[in-house]
Amino acid sequence: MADPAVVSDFTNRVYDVVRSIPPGRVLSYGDVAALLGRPRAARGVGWALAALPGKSDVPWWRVVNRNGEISIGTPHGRALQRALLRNEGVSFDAGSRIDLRRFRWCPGAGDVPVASDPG
DNA sequence: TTGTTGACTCCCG
DNA sequence: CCGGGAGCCAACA
Repeated sequence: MADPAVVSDFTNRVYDVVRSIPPGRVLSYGDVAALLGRPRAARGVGWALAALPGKSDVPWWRVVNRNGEISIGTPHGRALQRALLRNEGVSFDAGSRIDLRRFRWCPGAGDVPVASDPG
């Protein structure tokens, strides 16, 4: 990961929040930004994750866009994130989308495995 | 400081 | 569902 001594507090905070995301759970860039107090800094969140070197303590793959889709630019990243999520039990829709209604992480509930009754 | 880019999100047609 | 425009934020040249 980018050394916390060279990145700004914002970027560092992004890593901190993402690290707090439990396995089998996902969050949107906007959600992470909102948890940081910057509901408009979704781009900043994406930037911070994009700045990750690959070998990091930050589960960047647990972050997707507001549609539960993988927004990574490189095909390798998309396949990687998809594989990592599947490895944690996260499933994808026919359109490579995730049911945020089921896998969206709720800070506080944390322990809740899955939200049944999608409605 | 200005201009540009990107793993974002909202709005309009 | 797709295409175009606008707002927001962080980092770099």
